[in-house]
Amino acid sequence: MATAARSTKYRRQSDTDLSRMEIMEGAALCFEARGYSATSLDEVAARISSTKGRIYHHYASKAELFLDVYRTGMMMNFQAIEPILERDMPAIDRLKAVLKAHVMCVIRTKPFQNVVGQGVDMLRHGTMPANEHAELEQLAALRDAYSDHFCTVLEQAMADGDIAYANIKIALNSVFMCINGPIVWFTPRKGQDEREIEAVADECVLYAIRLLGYTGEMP
Amino acid sequence: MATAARSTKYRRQSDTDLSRMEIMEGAALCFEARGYSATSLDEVAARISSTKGRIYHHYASKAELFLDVYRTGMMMNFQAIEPILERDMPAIDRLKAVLKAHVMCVIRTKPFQNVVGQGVDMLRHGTMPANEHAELEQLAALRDAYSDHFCTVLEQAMADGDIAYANIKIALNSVFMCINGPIVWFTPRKGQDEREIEAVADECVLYAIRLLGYTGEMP
DNA sequence: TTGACAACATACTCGATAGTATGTTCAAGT
DNA sequence: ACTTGAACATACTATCGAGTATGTTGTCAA
Repeated sequence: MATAARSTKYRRQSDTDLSRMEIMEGAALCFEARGYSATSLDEVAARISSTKGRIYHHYASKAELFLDVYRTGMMMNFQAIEPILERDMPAIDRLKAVLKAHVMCVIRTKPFQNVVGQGVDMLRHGTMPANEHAELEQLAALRDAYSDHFCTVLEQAMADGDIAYANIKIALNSVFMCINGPIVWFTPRKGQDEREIEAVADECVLYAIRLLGYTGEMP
Repeated sequence: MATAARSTKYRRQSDTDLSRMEIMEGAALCFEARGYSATSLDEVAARISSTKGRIYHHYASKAELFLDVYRTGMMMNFQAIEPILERDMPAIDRLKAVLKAHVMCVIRTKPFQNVVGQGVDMLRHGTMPANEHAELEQLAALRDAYSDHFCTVLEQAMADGDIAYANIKIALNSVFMCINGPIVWFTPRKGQDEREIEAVADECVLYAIRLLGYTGEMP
């Protein structure tokens, strides 16, 4: 075998992760289209040309699958912005870069982000489909940590006098509504290349920082 | 009777409407909390201390109830903004007034607006729970007409040079995300009077028109 | 070669819920 | 007084889907 160097255990682990990822992608598409409770696991299975047995081999319940999609979506977001947060630059530039990275990420991973949105809603209304409190709190913490990243940058840029807002909670919520907008209204066109997607993202970022009172030019 | 002047038929009609409205309010609260497909009609009935029989006496199906809530929510929006659209004033002022009226309306009728949001999502994904195409197209037309109102004002204000946007579709979507934000993140506090709510709405409007490149002062 | 186990597929159970069929009450008209 | 029908409540059915139990296949290790 060409992959003789890798031990059996690791190859198996990799196979498992690949299978789970394929399941999650199918689930994300279904959840996005019909919502969590309206999607049956048979639909999810059919979408990946498989059966329910495969899903229950990897997940204990529908809720666990949902939570895994949620967590994966959040991780995608963290990976997109965290490298930027450590860069040494003026807060306003970091803000622009982080917003851009976020928008690009949500557009690229739209189905997952849609599930994240549903998950946040469920946390908000306390209607999460699961009993494990540990899981729920972990996910709530994830969301808060992500939000805090933006909060910090906002406050720095405010201190620098580059932006101005009245109530940071309302401002932050409005920014998130704005940059998460593509999750709801963006529809990928056929043959739409990276440039066009970047143009959409740039416009979203422009509106988001304008919203914060930024009047400077954009690169 | 004090209402002796009204004929029986009209009084009955009024009673019917009142009953349907009470059902819709319960349904809106349930749909908001758990989503359309996760809410059972027994829950809705329990919320208004009633039974499923009453709901099915007024509605042929769960989908019809949902659609009635959707339509009622849209009507509330129209009634909030249409008087303002006819006022004779600079487009930018009309824009401000319309945005403010919209935000106030969605805050006051939050559960209904949440259902409207779910309905729009369903229209978008083509997963509406109903067979009657006439109903669906009517609701889609309602949504488009409402959107067009804002579109017109935006273009006028743009022509006046008071605002500036690149792509009107993206700009309009961003504005809507912003002013519909309270539907998602606003949580009414105990003893929160009208003044405080207006303050929240004003801030949302401020961010929405800033987003459009407006740099003037707010009243 | 032969267990053994992972990775599924197939075939079932069972509870929840949309929808229906029927019973009850009460107000209005005659 | 009696009929009628609207406005419900109660009791039932039928379906759908989450979860389970079991069967099948291929792979690796000994």
